[in-house]
Amino acid sequence: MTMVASKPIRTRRKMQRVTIMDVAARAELSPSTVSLYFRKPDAVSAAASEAIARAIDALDYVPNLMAGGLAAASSRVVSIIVPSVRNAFFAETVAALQDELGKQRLQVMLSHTEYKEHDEENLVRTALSWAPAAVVLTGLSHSAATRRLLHDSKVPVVEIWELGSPTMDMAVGFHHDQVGHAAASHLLQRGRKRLLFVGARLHEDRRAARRAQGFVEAARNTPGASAEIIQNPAPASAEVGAMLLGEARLRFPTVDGIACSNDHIALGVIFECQRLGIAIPERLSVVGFGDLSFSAAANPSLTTIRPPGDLIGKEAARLIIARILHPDAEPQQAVIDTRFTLLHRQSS
Amino acid sequence: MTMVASKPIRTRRKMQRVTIMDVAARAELSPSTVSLYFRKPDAVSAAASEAIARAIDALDYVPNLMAGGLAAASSRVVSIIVPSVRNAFFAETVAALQDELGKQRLQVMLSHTEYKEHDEENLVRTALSWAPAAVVLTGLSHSAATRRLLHDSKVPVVEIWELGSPTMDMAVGFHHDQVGHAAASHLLQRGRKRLLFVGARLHEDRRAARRAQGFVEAARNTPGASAEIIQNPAPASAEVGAMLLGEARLRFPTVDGIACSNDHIALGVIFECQRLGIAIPERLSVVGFGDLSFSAAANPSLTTIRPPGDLIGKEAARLIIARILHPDAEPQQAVIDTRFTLLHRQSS
DNA sequence: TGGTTACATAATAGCGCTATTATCTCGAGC
DNA sequence: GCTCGAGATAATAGCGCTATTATGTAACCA
Repeated sequence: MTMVASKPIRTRRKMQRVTIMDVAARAELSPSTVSLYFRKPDAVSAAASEAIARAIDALDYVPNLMAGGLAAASSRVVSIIVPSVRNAFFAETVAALQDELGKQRLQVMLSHTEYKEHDEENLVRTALSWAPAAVVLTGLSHSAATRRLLHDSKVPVVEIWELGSPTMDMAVGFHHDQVGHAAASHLLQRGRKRLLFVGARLHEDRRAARRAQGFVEAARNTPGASAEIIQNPAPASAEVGAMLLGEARLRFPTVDGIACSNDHIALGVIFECQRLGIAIPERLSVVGFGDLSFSAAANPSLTTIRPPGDLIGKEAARLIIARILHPDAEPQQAVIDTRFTLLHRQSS
Repeated sequence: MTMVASKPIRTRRKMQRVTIMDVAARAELSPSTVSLYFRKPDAVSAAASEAIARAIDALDYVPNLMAGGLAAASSRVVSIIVPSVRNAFFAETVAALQDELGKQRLQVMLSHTEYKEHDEENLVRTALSWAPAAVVLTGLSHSAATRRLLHDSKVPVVEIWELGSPTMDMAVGFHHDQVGHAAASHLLQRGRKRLLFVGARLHEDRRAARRAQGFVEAARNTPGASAEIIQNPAPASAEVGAMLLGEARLRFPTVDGIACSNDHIALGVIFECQRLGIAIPERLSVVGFGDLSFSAAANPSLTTIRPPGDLIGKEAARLIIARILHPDAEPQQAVIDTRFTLLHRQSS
């Protein structure tokens, strides 16, 4: 007597309602052809295409990109790591990236460092778990472990919003010390001698700190000019700007030219000057950074330096897309200097 | 003579450097145990845990979440669809969502509708391709196809930034007509009678349009009061606000109370009044919407209505996390009214 | 006519992981 | 001493798709 081995009954795993096999069956074609229809539509005959399209429509098929990504060992995800989209600068860049990448059916995955650099490694590790088509990082300061992870993964990397010496792969941005230099030069050119950089959160915002540094250096190289820095650890806001102006009047009463770490600060400075009756630009020239939405409309309108947040996003997207379309092309180190623009308005 | 069937040699697909099997081998355990280590750490003995942790570290193992998601038929991705993060309101909510979800190791996937409602369906379709843990949509107006897709997928859905009648699943936000009503009531209470709503892009921004509607209705219900609407199809900005004030003076010269569709517009109105010598609030009261970063510091400081963008994000995240942690709990329709706050400042 | 292409479609074998079931170990309880 | 069960670990069978190879068919040339 023989025992008939009964096949163990396994309760099925939860699964997708409609799969590529269902579409294939309905279109009376093989799953391979349906897959090809998605990946290389031109390789499928018109008749087959139509049948597949009809089947997809009838069944309301939604492809499973995780299955696809697993099989293809790559996904159409671009992981973007920024300090925070609460910051209008990065929001603009993320929006531009999103818009451009979306046209190529690339998905954006978003993470925040909240200016905590040491978290970045974990964020990168998680990002890599999705076998992304590219990773976008903000700035150039990254831990050795982060660099190694990214290097080993061979994923295209774009560093944005800062240009400088050590670039991992591709970079799009501008030199922040040049921004500081430009602000100082402008003020000096307007006849200002006692300069001051007013900043928020310089200890965490390395890029703002570099602007301050460039500002001071430019003033130092000019005979008869001087430059100081005052700052506040709080996030940038008009309130902080107003407060810092008060502090500046006490500590540096002769100041006649101010550059701010960004336009929120500058707006606060302007408002406070209005309240105190300090004439801008007659007695004090003010230069901001950011060209935020209110800057042109302020009274007096705000001289500021416009960082091309939108362009940075667009160019980063362009580099990513180019790399994806031609993965075999020699991996030339692309560094794009987007520059910035000083907008001379009434406040200086 | 027999032919020995030679196994066809297939070039291997590109693959991951280190897999869970490598970790298991190094830790001298089975892949199952390593998997368990990630999913239910408590079920693994201390000794095994340590061995696995060591192996992961030594090999620099990065899990493949696509493989995991495929096997588990669900991913730790939350798909967020907003008009644009260029808009500070949504940026704030996205940031809050990101922060809260990140704590639970949930990834944010971001998409923009750019206020084009008909695109939403495609975005939702793509979102569902990732078997997301939840989907977040902005507003309550969605196509029938979008609703069906989401309903069939059984994915938790949160609609944010608007409250009203037809909710798909969960909703977090406030009633925009109540915002308009509150602005009108405030102005009437301040003795204003000839009211005006100044808006940008009302044809696309349904929520702003509802605020305008609530504003006008509140005025109509008050004897002796009147309310009009003027608008501009361009996106909201201080420039547009300044322009619209000019238009308002020509068309409605007796206006004494203005509510704006947002603070950018209101700031433009204030600036233009400064230039024209119109005293605020003596001759004209101005109410904004948004409480943007500059509003409190403006001169005069801007009376405005603060939408709790941050709270919306936090509450939405809370609902999502609760649903994920207790998937079996009866799917109670959660609607959270976050309300809004009128901040009375100098401009009214 | 045969052979060579080019094109279109199909069969095959995983991608790396998880959920389920099965097995093993060890101490408690009789 | 033996069974039993709890706890820990392992074996198994896919998840849904893509990349590769194989096959079929029509078009073309000598």
